[in-house]
Amino acid sequence: MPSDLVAHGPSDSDPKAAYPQPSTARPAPRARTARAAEIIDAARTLLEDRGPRGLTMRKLADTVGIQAASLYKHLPSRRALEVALVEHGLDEIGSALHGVLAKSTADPIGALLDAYRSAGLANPQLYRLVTSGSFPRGQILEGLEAWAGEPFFLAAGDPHLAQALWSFAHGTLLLELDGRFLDGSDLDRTWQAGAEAFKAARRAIPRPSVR
Amino acid sequence: MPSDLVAHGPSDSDPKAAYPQPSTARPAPRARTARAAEIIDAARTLLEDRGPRGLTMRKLADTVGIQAASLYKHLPSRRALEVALVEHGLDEIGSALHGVLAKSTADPIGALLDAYRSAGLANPQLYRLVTSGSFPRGQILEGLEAWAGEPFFLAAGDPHLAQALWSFAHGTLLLELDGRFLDGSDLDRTWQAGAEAFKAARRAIPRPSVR
DNA sequence: CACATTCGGCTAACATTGTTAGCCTTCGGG
DNA sequence: CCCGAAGGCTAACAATGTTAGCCGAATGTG
Repeated sequence: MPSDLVAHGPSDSDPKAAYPQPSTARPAPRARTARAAEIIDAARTLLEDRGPRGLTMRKLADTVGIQAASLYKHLPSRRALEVALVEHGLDEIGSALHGVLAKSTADPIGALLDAYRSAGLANPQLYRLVTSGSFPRGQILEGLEAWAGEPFFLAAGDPHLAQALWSFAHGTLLLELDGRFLDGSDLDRTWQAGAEAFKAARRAIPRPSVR
Repeated sequence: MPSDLVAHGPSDSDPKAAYPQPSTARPAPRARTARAAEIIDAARTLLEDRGPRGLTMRKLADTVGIQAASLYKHLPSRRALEVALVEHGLDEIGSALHGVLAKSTADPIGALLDAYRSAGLANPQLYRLVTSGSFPRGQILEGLEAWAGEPFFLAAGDPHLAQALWSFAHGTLLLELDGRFLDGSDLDRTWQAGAEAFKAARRAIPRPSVR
């Protein structure tokens, strides 16, 4: 979840500014030729099935029935391919998070964490790609990160708590995906322990006057 | 922070078991020839200075004044080199965490988070190497992970909260290292927001009777 | 002392990676 | 009808990890 996944208010310099940010708009997806879209799709399944090391230009070309060099008629570089995949991932995660917040009103933080976890577990490799390492922020569709991360702000009600909440979700998900914890039964409770902590912290925050 | 970084009690099946685990021992470092140690050292500075892509067998051989193929007289593979670096990293982080817990008694969670953050910021690439992706757990020195992660259990007082706390620290540190947040001033407050949440949760946990 | 063995260096090579250059066919629009 | 672009191909390059095989020097051991 790159950069300002956690969109926050007009900044600390103006704490009086409206809190529940006017909903960021999801930027329109990039225009692509049919062939390019097909390639990106193939790359995605290849990544998810064979892992990151299974996604090579030659193997990708193979599954598309083409020569590796010919890929460059559709995409400028492997990096660009990754950027496309990252945009896919951001779009899906953002949709999931926004969707769940739109419904559930009782326990937004719990619901948000669940949705985040599910999205990551559904596409582990893609999640890793989206959130691993520092990538060129300039290449990503303008506004996509902010839109995808907005739900954390909405659920937390405070920019700093929002970032902390996202950090917790990100860290826990990565550790779960990487199998760094012990057994499976603990994991639900680990998520829950964090959720409880953040819910309590949320309650301690002074309600933003919705003037 | 591989596997059971967060060591916890004898498991949930026996909640009555002694809580403050008998302090895990730091396993003795692996025996190495002087030359191997020198190479690993060079690899480490190379990694930290030039980044992960700057650490290649040939460049490493160059800085040591040797031919790439000759490296294999000292190390079986690049993977083994990485494992050695991971052990270094675990050792350092674990030392930092244990050290800080040994002193400060007033605010263990805050002190622990500070120490974790400092350790990571001091050696970003090494931290990423240690904690990124799933690696063969069997290769790591027996007990090293558990020892390095023990402080989280000690500070949190509950295995699930400990894992959640570690998750938060890990996620926040990664996002900070990768520059995924916005500006610098926010970061202290992000860490603090999380710290407060976990401290409150810690207080809510029933004191383990130290019988 | 002579001899064998191991240690630690070397060069050459291989397969695999991303990527570029250059050629050729096909097909739609002036 | 021709021209140019789209989109395929082969050949090649540099850099990656890694292996095979050679060789000199040190280090015991009979």
